[in-house]
Amino acid sequence: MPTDYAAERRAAAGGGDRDFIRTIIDEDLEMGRHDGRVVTRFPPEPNGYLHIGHAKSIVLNFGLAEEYADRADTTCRLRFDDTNPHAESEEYARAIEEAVRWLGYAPDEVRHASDYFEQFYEYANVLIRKDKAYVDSQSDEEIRANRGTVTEPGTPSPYRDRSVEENMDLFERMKAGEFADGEHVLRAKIDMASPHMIMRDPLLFRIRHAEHYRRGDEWCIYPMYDFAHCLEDAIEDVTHSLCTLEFDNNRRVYDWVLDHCLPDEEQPQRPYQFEFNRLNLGYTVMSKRKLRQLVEDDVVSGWDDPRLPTLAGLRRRGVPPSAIRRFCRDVGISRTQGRVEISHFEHAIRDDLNYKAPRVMAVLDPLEVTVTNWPDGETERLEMPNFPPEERDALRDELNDNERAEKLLGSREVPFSRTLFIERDDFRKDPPEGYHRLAPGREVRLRYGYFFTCEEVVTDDNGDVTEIRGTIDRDTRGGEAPAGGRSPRGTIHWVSAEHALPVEARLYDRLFEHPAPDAGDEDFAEHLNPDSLVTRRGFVEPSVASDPPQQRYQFERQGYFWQDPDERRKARQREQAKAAERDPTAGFDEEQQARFHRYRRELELDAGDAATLAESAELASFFETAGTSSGAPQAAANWVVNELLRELKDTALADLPFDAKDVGRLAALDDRDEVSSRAAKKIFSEMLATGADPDQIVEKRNLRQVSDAEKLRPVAREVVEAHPDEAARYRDGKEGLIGFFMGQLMQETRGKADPELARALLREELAASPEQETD
RNA sequence: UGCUCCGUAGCUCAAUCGGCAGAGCACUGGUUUCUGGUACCAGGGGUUCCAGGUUCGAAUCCUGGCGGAGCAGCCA
Repeated sequence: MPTDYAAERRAAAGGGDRDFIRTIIDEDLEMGRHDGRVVTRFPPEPNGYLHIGHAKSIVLNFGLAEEYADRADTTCRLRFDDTNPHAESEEYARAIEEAVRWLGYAPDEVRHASDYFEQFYEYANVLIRKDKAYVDSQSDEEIRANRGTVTEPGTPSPYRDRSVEENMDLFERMKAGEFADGEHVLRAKIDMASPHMIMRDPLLFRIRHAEHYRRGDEWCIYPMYDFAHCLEDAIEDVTHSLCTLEFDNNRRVYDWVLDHCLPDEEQPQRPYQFEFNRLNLGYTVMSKRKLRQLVEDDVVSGWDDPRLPTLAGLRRRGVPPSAIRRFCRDVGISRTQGRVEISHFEHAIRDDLNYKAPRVMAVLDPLEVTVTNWPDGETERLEMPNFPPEERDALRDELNDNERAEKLLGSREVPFSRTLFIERDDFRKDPPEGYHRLAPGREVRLRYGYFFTCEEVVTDDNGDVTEIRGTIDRDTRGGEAPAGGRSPRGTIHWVSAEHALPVEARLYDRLFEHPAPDAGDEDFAEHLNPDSLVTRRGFVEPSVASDPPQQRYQFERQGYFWQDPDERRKARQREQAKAAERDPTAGFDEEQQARFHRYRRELELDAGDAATLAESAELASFFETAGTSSGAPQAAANWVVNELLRELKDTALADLPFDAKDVGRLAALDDRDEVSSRAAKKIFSEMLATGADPDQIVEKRNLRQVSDAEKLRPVAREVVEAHPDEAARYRDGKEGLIGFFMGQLMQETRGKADPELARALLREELAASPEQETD
């Protein structure tokens, strides 16, 4: 066993047009190491938001699994490194997984380090039995003081020579919760005089009486990174454990722990750690702390501010995931740390959008133009291609006969009329040398419109231009040069004043003026770019009104734009707030008020639901009977409000073929998950038709929910195999198709399947490659 | 100052056993173009951090120095 295997492999991995990690993997495959497997993982701690730097790691790890799939048995997992109960949360975990999927990667599996706590405990006992670990009872100050400094060795703990038996006993009692936080820790017994600070008896376990977001209060001892991470990799059969350069020193502990925890027969298959350079982008900051400061100081609007390098921010800015993937592959990996110019990233984004975003005309700083030889009130619709010819050709290859192609390759109609807006900057009273746009007496091409000549300039008292007047040449319709062949040098964009849609355009620029805002110490905020967000009010051609909200555009000659999804979210929230402001109990008498407040207080019902139920005495008593008989008033309320009420539009409560107790029984079935919600709706409609008892319907129709993975898996597989085209598109990233498969599966099981389980099984079946399925 | 890692074009990286220092991006110029965009072509740009050594020959190996980064959390 070489003392530093990874360093030796690195040194040997010279040459080729590939980076050092790919070179090492190539060689491992050639040598038949790891049985031809390449297993990687992306291991974030769910304690914050992901940024472009994480994207580099994601693209590397998941990219390797994709790249080597034809030569090796590849796996890449998403693993949450959730070993510290402080600061970790389900919310972060969800956001991280969503970001990974948004980036275009479907993890082969999602795992949690917190599921391995039992195994970490066992491995710790292995170390204790080998006298390679001990319980230290020094205070944290003492431990720090005795660790020594970079120049002086540390001094061994007085507890270092406790017997194996005493250590076993103490450690077990640590786990049992007999001690307070900080009273004891478990440490590896390595070398207090090691020149590597990290090897001076690193801590393995600490006591933390804290609520873990997944394990609750099951555990009160938690493993440290250096102990847990390598074991997580080993448990998951990771072959190449990739991390950033700052973990270089930690590799010594990584190897030490695995050397001493794993039995001899597992040693040949054990994972090794390799470090690569993290991404540093110019003109921005990347550390969690600095990003948080920007958010908390309201310098930006939130974690998803489009100027931030967070994945959430880039997503909101409209950056396609493909551009991020391309960029991450472009910068590559090495072991030399440096700073990537932001222009590199910006280029990758423009390059991607160039052939994805249809062209559209928008004027962001409007100047009025009157076409004096165009009749007032006349509107002409001019046809314009959505893409210039070169991009159309590129698109044709990209899209083939895809339905989107029609729209993207096609054209649209844009209205032309007597009054137009052009960009204020596209006109100069006194044009400088080399300026070939509009000026007094000059002719320009109105893109895809007509040639226009400026004949008159209207100014206000300050001498500012308020209007341009002039004429168009009817022979240049569509912007085509007439037979004579004259062609103006300038082409400018325009919109018809009467038809254009008003827009607020936000022009985002880099957040900082300094190429390395975080290079100095604390005052990175001093380098903020005051013009990082400029808002303009202008007009866009009306064709965009019918587009889907996620459509990206290139505003001709200006840049790329899309609808800010946050605006749509805010609009929804405003609607909801308005609805909430309306007092649902307006006009209620005392009796109704009393019922309303009782439902709110005792049953914690939603205000709207409570008001609906409380309003009518008849409905209220029906609901209360149903609620009491079901033992699940919440569920009963949902049924009465959402389903029953619809029926009551044309049937009186008294005319229903069933009574409140039946509804209560149905709510109970639903609430206890004995039937799926889909099946429950079926039962309800049968109750409406026949008045039959819900429990009898369940028995007769055999509607009990199927929550057995063994029974559901074959159905899931069948559904996937029966639709290979959809499955292929799903694997290509069209994850929305999961809904299609759910529909198919529900039809197969007549709505009986436990939806959560079914979805999980479908994802697994879909993730399996077609080759594996035929095996 | 101890240990670890890293210094090649403005930036990111190549350079096969030690054998003519290259590519992409950026920049400049040209061509095409109904976007001053895109695309295509060409060009400029190098003390391979420095000094010594080994060698016929060093970016590569050795020694010393300089510079940058990381490590002394019961964070990851």
